[in-house]
Amino acid sequence: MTTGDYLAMLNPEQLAAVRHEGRGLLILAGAGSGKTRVITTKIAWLIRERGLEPESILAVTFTNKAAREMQERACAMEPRCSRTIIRTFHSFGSWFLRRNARAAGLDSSFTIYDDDDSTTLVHGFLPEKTRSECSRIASRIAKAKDFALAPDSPGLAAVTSEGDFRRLYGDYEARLRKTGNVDFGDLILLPGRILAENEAIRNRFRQRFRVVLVDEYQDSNVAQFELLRLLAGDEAYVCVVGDDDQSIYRFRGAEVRNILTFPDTFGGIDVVRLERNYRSYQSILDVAGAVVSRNEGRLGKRLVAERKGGRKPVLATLADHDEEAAYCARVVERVRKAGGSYSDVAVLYRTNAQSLAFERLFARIKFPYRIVGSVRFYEREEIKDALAFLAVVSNGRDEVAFRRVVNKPARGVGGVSVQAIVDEAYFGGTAAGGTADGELPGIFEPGNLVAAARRAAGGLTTARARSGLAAFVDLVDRLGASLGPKPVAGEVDEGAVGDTAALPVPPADPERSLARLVERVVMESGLREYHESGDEVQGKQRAANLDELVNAASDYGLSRDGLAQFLEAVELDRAMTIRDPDADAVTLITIHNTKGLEFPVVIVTGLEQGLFPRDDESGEDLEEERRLFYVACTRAKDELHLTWCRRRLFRGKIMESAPSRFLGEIPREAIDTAGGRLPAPALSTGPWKPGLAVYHDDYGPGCVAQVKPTGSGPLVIVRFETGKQLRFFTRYAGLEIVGR
DNA sequence: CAATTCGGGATCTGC
DNA sequence: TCCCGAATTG
Repeated sequence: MTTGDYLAMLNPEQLAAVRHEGRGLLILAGAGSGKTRVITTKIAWLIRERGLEPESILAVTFTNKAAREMQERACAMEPRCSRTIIRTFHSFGSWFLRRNARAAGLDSSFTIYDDDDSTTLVHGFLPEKTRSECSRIASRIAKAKDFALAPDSPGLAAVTSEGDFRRLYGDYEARLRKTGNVDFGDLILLPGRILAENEAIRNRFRQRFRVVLVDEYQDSNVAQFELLRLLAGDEAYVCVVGDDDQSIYRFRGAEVRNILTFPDTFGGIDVVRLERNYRSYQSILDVAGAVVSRNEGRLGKRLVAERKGGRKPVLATLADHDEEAAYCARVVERVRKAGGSYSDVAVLYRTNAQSLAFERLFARIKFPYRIVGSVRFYEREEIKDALAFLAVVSNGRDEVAFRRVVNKPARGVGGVSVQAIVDEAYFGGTAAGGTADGELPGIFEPGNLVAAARRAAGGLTTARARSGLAAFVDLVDRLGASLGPKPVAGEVDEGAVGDTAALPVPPADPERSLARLVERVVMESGLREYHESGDEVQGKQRAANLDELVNAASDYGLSRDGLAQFLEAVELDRAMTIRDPDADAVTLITIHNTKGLEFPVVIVTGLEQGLFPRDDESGEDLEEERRLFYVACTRAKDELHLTWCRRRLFRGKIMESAPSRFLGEIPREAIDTAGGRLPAPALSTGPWKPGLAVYHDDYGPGCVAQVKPTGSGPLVIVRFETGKQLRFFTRYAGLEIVGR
């Protein structure tokens, strides 16, 4: 490709976005409008035409997949892009923190806690609460961090009104700092704090990054916005790309207002709209646009398809979820008869539970299918166990990891013993047997659980606990020793901003790869045997997953650094799977998982009130559901089907359902109806009539006094024999008709 | 300390 | 209906 050619592929708006200069730019890029092409071309253009150093450009995305794709496409255009930092927000935060660990009071070898680990941490200091209560506290803490709120922030009341939350959040922070680790929120918050408080570091980074680009900006949260501001200062050129209509992560702290108000909050920002869609037929965009245009909180744009015409999207009304699955199968059959393949078709749903009906039917009729993202690799119990063991080897202060594996498989070390070790780690040391064997004199490391276990092992009550713990400590020590000596803390060069992304260097000799360590962990800890011996089918799969983890480690070196890199990669890239992506199979996928994907044929299923949109709520929740619908429809290139069922199995019970209000928001002429006319949104009362005799599990026999049709199905008012009069949605109440 | 039974709750989930 | 966590029992 000669110079200049790479710009020839662009339309006028895209070209304007690439060549824009000034304070900053907001690119409003509709679905399928070629935004990745614009960002990657802009990076190449800045280097080639404007002579920027590749190292002075920072591009952040939200998913590893997007980061990889951006890196690949940019490098294909301009090889020097390999020196540009293209990372996810969190991966950038981690990169930053490891270079400036001391400024945040961290060791540069910290590991990253996920939500589950945070819950365990909360449980550690609130043992009297249940795990699910701890999980709620942990998720509120995560939310507070999404909004950049510290335990002493006045705005904390916005997250929860609970009185002692401030104290719990403070305890959590203290506890987390003791472990030497960080959670996902910290990967954004701590870099922000360092930049705000440390002028030297701030100046160094501002001098380095002259251009900051953010992809999928509509998914950013408040903390990310603040980090971006601190990084950019007044001088860097800021370019954010996004689509307010595709903001679907509000529940995780994403703040649509970030993109809606971006021009005002930064100031001097120009806006370019990319409204030419290269993916779908116009008929598909019309349906997606009809629904999302009902939202009030949007910047407003109208997608115009480059591919005119196309078949009208089809609406299918079906009796129940089995019929719905059969309809999908017929669509697949038709596509294949017309020369297409299984992988041309994607079945989309709002909740994972809906996949079951499709799985069962497809398995029976021998359609190959793949389920995207229901249980991810890293989330599997056996994988988390092995990773926790590795984390303990890497960092003896990791309380969460320690608790997870110290008695798994069972070594006789129960709750009482674990508590004794934890107490020893935090409060013991010099007083009680600090000179126990194995520990170097004079080096008492507060909070180091492995060292504490070594000291405490002799003092435990049962012989089984003593020998079990000794064996555990011995194994951790031997594995640690195989990695070489521990580095002295604080040795990382804080000025090392010039580094490019530190990618793992695959070891030349497989015997020196980290796979050897992971293999020993999996075998010698007994975890492989433990998981294999469970359920017969499941056990095989679990053993295979552990073997896969061993394989994954072969790209890393057999050293402390190699281990830390591996743990970070696994923690930050959860999409790692073991499936074969090349197989020809129908895709079963939640709508959230489809972002950024496209398929020739898309079937959006379960368009029913209460399911999609999920609640009959209004306002922000409903608007987010509309955006979800918009994302779902705009995945389709050639053909779009929408389905809804009159009845659906809901928690084991068959429930009447009403068509989604979204179906009523589509103009009649924009859609083909298969198996029935376009339903009016709502409003049937089903079998419910005044005078019916009913029975309720909790309230006993009664009589229907009144029935009202609503968007969520019939609402009945029942007078019970006890004299009580209550209102129910028949969809949810366990109300049985017993006669008239 | 480990195995078994019982009861309540059930979204989406980038990093 | 099905899964997970807590209480109970060996």
